[in-house]
Amino acid sequence: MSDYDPQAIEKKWQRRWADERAFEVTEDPGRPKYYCLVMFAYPSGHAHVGHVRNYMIGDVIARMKRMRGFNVLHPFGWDAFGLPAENAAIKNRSHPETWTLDNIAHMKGQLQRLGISYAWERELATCEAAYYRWNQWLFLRMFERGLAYRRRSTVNWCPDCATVLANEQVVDGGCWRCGYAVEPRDLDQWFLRITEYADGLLDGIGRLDDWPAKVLTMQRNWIGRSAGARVRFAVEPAGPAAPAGGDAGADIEVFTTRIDTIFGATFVLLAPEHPLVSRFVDEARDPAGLQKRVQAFRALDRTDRLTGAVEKEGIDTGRRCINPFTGRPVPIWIANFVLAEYGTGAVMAVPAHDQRDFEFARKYGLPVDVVIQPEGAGGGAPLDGATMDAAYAGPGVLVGSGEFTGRSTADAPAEMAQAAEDRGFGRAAVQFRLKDWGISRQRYWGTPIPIIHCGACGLQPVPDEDLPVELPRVAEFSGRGDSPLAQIPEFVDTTCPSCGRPARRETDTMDTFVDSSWYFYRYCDPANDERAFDPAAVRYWGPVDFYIGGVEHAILHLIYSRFFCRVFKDLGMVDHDEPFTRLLTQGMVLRDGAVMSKSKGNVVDPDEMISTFGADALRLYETFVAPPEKEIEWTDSGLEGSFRFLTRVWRLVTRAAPALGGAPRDVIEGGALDPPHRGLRRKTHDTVRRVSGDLDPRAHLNTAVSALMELVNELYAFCDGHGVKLGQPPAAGAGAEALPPATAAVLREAVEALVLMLSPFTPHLCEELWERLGHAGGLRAAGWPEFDPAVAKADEIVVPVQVNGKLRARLTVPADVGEEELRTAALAESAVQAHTAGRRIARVVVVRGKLVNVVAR
RNA sequence: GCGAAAGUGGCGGAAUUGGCAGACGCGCCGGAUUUAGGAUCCGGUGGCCGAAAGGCCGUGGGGGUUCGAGUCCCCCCUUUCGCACCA
Repeated sequence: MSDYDPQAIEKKWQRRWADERAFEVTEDPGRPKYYCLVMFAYPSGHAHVGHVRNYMIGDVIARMKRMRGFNVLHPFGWDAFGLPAENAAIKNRSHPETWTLDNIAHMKGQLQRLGISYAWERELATCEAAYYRWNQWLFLRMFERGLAYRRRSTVNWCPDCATVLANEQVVDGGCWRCGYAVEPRDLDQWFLRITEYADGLLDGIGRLDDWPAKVLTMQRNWIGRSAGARVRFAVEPAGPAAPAGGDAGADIEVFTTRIDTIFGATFVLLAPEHPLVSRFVDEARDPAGLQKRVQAFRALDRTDRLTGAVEKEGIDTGRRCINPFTGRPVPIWIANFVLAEYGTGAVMAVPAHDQRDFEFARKYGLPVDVVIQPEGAGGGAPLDGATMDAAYAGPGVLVGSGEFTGRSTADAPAEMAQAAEDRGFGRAAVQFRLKDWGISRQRYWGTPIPIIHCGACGLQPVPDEDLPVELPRVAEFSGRGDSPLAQIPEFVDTTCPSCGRPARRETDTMDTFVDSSWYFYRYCDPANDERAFDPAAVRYWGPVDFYIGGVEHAILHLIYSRFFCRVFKDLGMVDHDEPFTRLLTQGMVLRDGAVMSKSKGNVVDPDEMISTFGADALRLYETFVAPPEKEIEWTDSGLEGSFRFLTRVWRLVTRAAPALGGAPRDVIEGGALDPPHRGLRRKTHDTVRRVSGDLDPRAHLNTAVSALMELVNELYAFCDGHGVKLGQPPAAGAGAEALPPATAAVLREAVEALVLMLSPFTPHLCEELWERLGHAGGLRAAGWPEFDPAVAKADEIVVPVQVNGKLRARLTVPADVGEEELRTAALAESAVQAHTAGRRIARVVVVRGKLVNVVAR
């Protein structure tokens, strides 16, 4: 039986924190700041214990930092725009806003019952005009700078979601959200010029020391920088038989990372979508036949083409172009594996030194000219294009390469790119895999793009003073048609801000990743209605010191935010280079080996857990069960174990408390204590040392908790031996009112440290216990416990003694024992003598304070 | 296919610098208390041999460096993640 009643305690303290505005903060130049952030939530309806884990990690860090004297900003908000709200509205014949606000209200209640120390007064939701107007404002600044632009392009269209997706949102050829196969479509789209910052984003990765290496690698791959050269091949005129004659003015520009192999470029390959292809078709002897074959390439499944699932095939255009280095004509083919969207959509093919080109050449009987020979290839015969069975892509020496023959593959590229530039047909160039970010969405529930289309003046920005362009209230969602806003005349019809004539509003809305790319700045100054945020506020709070969220955002949100950070910096609104100093990607919570989801029916509802075991037990369990980065498998028995531990803590503190009052500290500070008392003090101080380091900087929440459990175990043993009865329900007036002063003082020190250090994990319980220990003002007034290294250090240690690396004895010796004494004591051990009998002692390794190893032969 | 990370009891995990492997928790076993159950407290719990003392083995597998390896090096296996025709 225990009288630990989490429901009552949690209610009491949650109310008190709210009444006292305990976690609200303002800028205070006199104190060091700490910005602790968890990724804001999509209001899907219900938080599950996976969300809870994310928020717990943040809360433990925030509460600990607060106790250590930091001015901690720990805000929360809602990523409230997006498709599910719209789909739900269509289904329920209601409005997305209704669904969204209801969900927010419910989830907020769930989070509040967990006692997370958020500065709720800074809460924001991206669907509020007060927020998204600054999306629009920023878009206009980017528009002015050419960073936001409109162009027709082939885009990723998800037929299921009926909208366009960014490249980052296409996973294995499918929609990142619904998995439906994505189709290409040609549409006029708005783009943000993230490629302008490609180099900066790449360079910045090198300075993100406190990010997981895995995320950095993913970002590096995504940006995909390739250094190489662009070279133009002049197209020969079509033959006299061709109807249109053709002209010699056309060039094919290729991008290559191996310009050093260009003397071996024996043909050129075009993507089926390359602009010259249609011209070659027109000028062909059999235009209809060629067209048909090209169409077959274009119709290939896009995913298969991108992932290499289709067999490499080509079409000979019958045309030729001049390799500018050799001066010789080479045939032009169209190949199904050449990508239109990368580089120039055309490549020079060097079959001797590129495996794909090699296979292609063998298949179609095209020449293979070796221009690189491996260096110092010992006994191996030189490569021969006629007989080789695979391309050689390694380093070596150039052969058959005119004036560059004899150069190494290390030196040649720079020289040859320079030569191309000098002769006017090429230049060194860098190519990125990263593409501009397409943000147009043909959906309703998002930020309207603040642009007006005028027949006379073209694209006109909405004047700043007319912001926000508010979403019109739509009565009913039918789900018909492409773009809901386009169907609302009151929204679409407007006048041109420049000439005043009738004009149309842009009806696309912004990708919701725009919303999430800067919300962490808005938290710094959430109520500002004159600007996105006051730069002074961000100068104080920014950058985010600790950011916690799922690894699934490694290349979406986390690259976009780094991009926006740079834009804001160029606008003079922030002065740091990177928005998130430290990143922790927390592991998912699984159940039955699978991610929790409504459709699988394996969701664990935090409210249910709270009502049985209390929020504190849930909080403790989720932080204790594994390191934060690892995924965990939910177990009910683990949660019960955490509850059991809290019950033990409750009993320990409430039953010991009456006996602890007024114990003078000096009894233990200078006084001579017997070994059990010294032992408990040592454990107390050592636990403070361990927990402090585990939490900050290591963020090893699980080992911090186990250290506290050890301390509790030790306290139970100590109480057992010193007349404090914890095991049994107290008889009337039981407890330990007559403890010796030293015992009371040592116990008090231990119990108080325990309550303080446990409080970031289980704040309600610890506030209550702290109060019952006679402290007013709450935990916030208390501060983080300090430890004395001299006390934390044992005065006696156990030193293992090995013989030939095997443990044979243990020595209990004073901690500061000398090397010579250790050696002598070890050799005197009977177990050591037994295992060295009849052998010569070759060496005795003594590591002071660690171990002795006797080497006997 | 390429790259990265990981592999430790029945389970989750610990071991901060190359120095007692298995902290802490779950589960299980035993004892106390109890009419009983539950709860609680105390103790035990890697495997094998042994009555015990003790011994041998043991961190995916194999080799190596070292007085000493979960930790460092090489090869292999498995799992997870990322990339996957990017010219």
